[in-house]
Amino acid sequence: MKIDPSNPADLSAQIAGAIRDAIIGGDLIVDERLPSEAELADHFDVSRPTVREALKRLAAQSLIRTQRGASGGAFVNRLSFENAYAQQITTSTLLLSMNAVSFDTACEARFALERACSPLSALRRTADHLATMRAEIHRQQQPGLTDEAFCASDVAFHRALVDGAGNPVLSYQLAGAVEAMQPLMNMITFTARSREAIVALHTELADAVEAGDAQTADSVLVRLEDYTRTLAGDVMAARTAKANG
Amino acid sequence: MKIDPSNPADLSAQIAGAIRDAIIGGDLIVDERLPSEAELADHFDVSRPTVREALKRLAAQSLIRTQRGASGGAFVNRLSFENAYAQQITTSTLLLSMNAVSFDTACEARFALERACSPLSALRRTADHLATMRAEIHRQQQPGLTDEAFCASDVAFHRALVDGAGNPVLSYQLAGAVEAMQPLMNMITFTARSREAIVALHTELADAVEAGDAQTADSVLVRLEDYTRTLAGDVMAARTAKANG
DNA sequence: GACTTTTAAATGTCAGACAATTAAAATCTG
DNA sequence: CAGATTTTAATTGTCTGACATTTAAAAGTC
Repeated sequence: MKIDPSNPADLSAQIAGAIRDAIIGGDLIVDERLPSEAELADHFDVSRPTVREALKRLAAQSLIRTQRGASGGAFVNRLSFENAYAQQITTSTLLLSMNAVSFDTACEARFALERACSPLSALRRTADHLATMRAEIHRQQQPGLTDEAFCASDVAFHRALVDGAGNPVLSYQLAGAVEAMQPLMNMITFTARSREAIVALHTELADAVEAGDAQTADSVLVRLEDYTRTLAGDVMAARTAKANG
Repeated sequence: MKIDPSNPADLSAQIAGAIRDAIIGGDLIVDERLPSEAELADHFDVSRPTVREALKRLAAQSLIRTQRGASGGAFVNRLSFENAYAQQITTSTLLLSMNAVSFDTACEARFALERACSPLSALRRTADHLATMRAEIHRQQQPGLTDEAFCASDVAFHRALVDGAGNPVLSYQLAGAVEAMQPLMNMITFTARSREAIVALHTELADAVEAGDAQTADSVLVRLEDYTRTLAGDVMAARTAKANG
């Protein structure tokens, strides 16, 4: 674990990189304790604040955790799926909000990924997943629901569908795509009529998944994607008309 | 932008969280300059080292960048797809290496996601994507190639297939899944015979994509997944036999 | 032997200082 | 006055030393 002392720029970044490489490379294993800040400072020949900045960088990526007190220190973190979800969602959300990704592009990606899960979900979903889907459909039919709440329920519904595939790696990948879409979806105003149409498609989808009918589930997702894009298109057209008129 | 002074634990984490929320919430826009470290220290009523630790946390997530000198400071970063790729790959790799994800689970996820891309790639791939795929197939046929180099070429081939879909959001999501598989794939020893089989499937896949034949491409991916899992299964069986014998 | 107290190690935070960098302002020069 | 040069000031990067806080282990006590 070494740094380049000739490059005096960004010492803390170099140190963080060195430790990160050691973790990824397996030289530091899960739950292993790193040397104390003072020892690291000595090893890298820098001051303790510099070491601390490096450690905070790693902590921000959930690579390490710290404990105070005697026999405390920095420990290599087991990156849990839960942590990874959170990071993935943050990154995906920022990526979409900062890069002028078109609604169509994001929508296409989301449904393409979801269609990758649905056949597996039709095979493996548990009663729990199905119950969640039904419960969310029920919620979506409540009259007083705000657009935001409707969207949130939509996310929960699709999340249950994805989790039904029983593959944590898929769930992890999809969490970002589905959740990151929510801010974009929130721009859409859902009329009573469009909510009805979406609920009908959701019901059809849940029925197909319950029956283990992967092909029907897939076709419903295609229709849902089409409908979502139509809705978004209408919103954009209305805005343009407003701006010009 | 406020923190809870009554909670004396993890001041730098609280400050980082407050700034992060401001960025995600749109209160700080891309390329906007944050207050100087001294001003932030004053605002949050903490010392400059504490502020610096908070800023390094944000820098680790590529949320900000810093510039030295007059009119320097910390600026909100535009999260580029390139940055996001890198983070996604790091996270996915660690997730797989630290969580005892079975080869089958990872493999299933990878091919499910890839199959989500291939129909789009068959429609939209450019000549460049196709050329990359052909070039990698050619490389995979070279006799002296190490297993690692063969795997790397495999990743490049599939990366070109995914990029061919022309959807940066999909590429971003898939980069993690495909690249994170590489350490697992590197456990497999490729015989001349198995390489031949894989190259044949890759060729078939490239042909299908060139012809715009999404259905064939999909069926090839299914066969490739089956074959990959068979190869991995053989490796596992051989190891078990060795351990018991 | 069980409980309490002390101790030491470690992280968390602070204050003040200096170095390095950089853009802008001030100055010089033709 | 225009352009080049020097100075200046602002800002991040780093260091030193100190103290506060937390916590587990060691020492002491009944």
